[in-house]
Amino acid sequence: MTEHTAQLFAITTGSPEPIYRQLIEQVKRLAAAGVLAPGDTLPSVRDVAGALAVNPMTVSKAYNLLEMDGALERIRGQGMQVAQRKAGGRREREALLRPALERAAREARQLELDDHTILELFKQVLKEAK
Amino acid sequence: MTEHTAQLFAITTGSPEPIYRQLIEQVKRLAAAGVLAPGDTLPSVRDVAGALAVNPMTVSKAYNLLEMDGALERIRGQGMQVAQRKAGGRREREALLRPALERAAREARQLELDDHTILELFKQVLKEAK
Amino acid sequence: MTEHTAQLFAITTGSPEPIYRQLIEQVKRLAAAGVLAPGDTLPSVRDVAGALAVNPMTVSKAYNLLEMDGALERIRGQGMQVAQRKAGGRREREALLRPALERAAREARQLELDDHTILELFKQVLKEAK
Amino acid sequence: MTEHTAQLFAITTGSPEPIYRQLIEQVKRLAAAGVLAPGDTLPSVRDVAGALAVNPMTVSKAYNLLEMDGALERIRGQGMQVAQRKAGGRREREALLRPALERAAREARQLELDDHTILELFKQVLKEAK
DNA sequence: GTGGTCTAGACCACC
DNA sequence: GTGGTCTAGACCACA
Repeated sequence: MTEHTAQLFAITTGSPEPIYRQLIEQVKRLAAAGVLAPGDTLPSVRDVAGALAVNPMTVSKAYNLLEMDGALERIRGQGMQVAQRKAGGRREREALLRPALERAAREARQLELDDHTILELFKQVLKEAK
Repeated sequence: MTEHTAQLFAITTGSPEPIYRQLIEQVKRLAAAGVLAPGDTLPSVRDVAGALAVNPMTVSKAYNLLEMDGALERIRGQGMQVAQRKAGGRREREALLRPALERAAREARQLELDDHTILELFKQVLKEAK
Repeated sequence: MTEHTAQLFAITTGSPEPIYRQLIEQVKRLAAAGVLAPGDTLPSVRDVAGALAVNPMTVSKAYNLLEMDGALERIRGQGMQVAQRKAGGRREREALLRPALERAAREARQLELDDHTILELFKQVLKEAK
Repeated sequence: MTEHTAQLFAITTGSPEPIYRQLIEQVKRLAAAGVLAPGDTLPSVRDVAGALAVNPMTVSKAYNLLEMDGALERIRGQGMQVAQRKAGGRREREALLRPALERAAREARQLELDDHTILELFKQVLKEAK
């Protein structure tokens, strides 16, 4: 499971974005994409913490916030499961992506780049991330 | 000058991104876009602080870091100027935009959206930001 | 720890060199000399501030700049560590010393002192500083 | 005279050391070395300011402080002259050099370099500055 | 516990 | 006029 965990989550310690938040958003995206299906059990706090070499409290905080958010459900004695109710349609996935696109668009505008250039650059970046 | 300042910079106090950092990135983008040309004098720390209703030290910190970065030059007793050396070609502007695009691409991949959907969504966001 | 801190850093409040800069250069030299080894945790901002009787922000500024410089690494919630990457060989230490020597050489030239006199004087000063 | 001035003084605008202080110390060293002999007339404030592209008030401040220090004398209607009383023996020149050497020695000690290494490096630097 | 940010206000140095 | 530094003290985010 530990090995699986290491593949599932990836964090950047140097980033200004806090670790717990990186975890939260990854779980949300993976759930929306269906990689984490409703009913799936998540790796334990201890496993994730060990695999990522972070403080267990950090992982716990992420799980707690995800539970409050309704994305996860705590099953007594069995850890956390992906909530049933989450369907994750295309609409929702697009909504999750929007903020990042909006930020990019805002910055592109301030840089006074034309739409063609922006889109070409994005296509290239997308290809690299394949 | 105050009016000019208010037009030049805009901050979001509620944002998690610190004010000084918002200022830094705006100056960089404006310089790269040519709105701030090499040799231009920036509004004084006090003017910006007054116009944005923030503490002068906050603005000073931004200017200071921009100087270290090489984007600005301090002219003793005369304020800050946009550095001469910055050409700000298309290459540089694209480089400044890349991180935001890469983030969007990474998130899109985790959401398992196909390229066509992603690009259409981006085009729409770009149009809204026009 | 406080006692350790007091030994580690020493500042001169009367000096024209700002406190935060005195701290920066001391950390750099101590790291280059190996007194501060890679991975060592530095005393906390509050401890240093308390021991030197300066404002925490002053110490924080020094640590912050050292982090940007790559000399220190911030471990979230655990303070600052001496960066791993710094080897600090003789080469680097000599490079850190060079500016001071160049300044002395430049001034000596303007004073039109001959090399022998300069070197003898330097030897004497070195002995006094032993 | 302007050309002569440009050769006589040299400033570094990027340096943290204020311009007026750079000028003061250069005059002192040049006077101690005999390059500026007692009775010599210094280039006018206007000439120096023009040649170095600095504010005339900055040059004026340097000259004023040098006059207060006794290094220069103001001759009505004729500008500043190097003071008569200054002899500038070897002792004095060494005293002027000492601070720079002491600083270098202090830094060298903190870098834990051995005397041989330090002296060899200094010899090399001296040769380069010839 | 850690560092980061910001404020309000003072004082200084430089030009 | 300009920016730089420092203080005292508050509040926040992270681990």
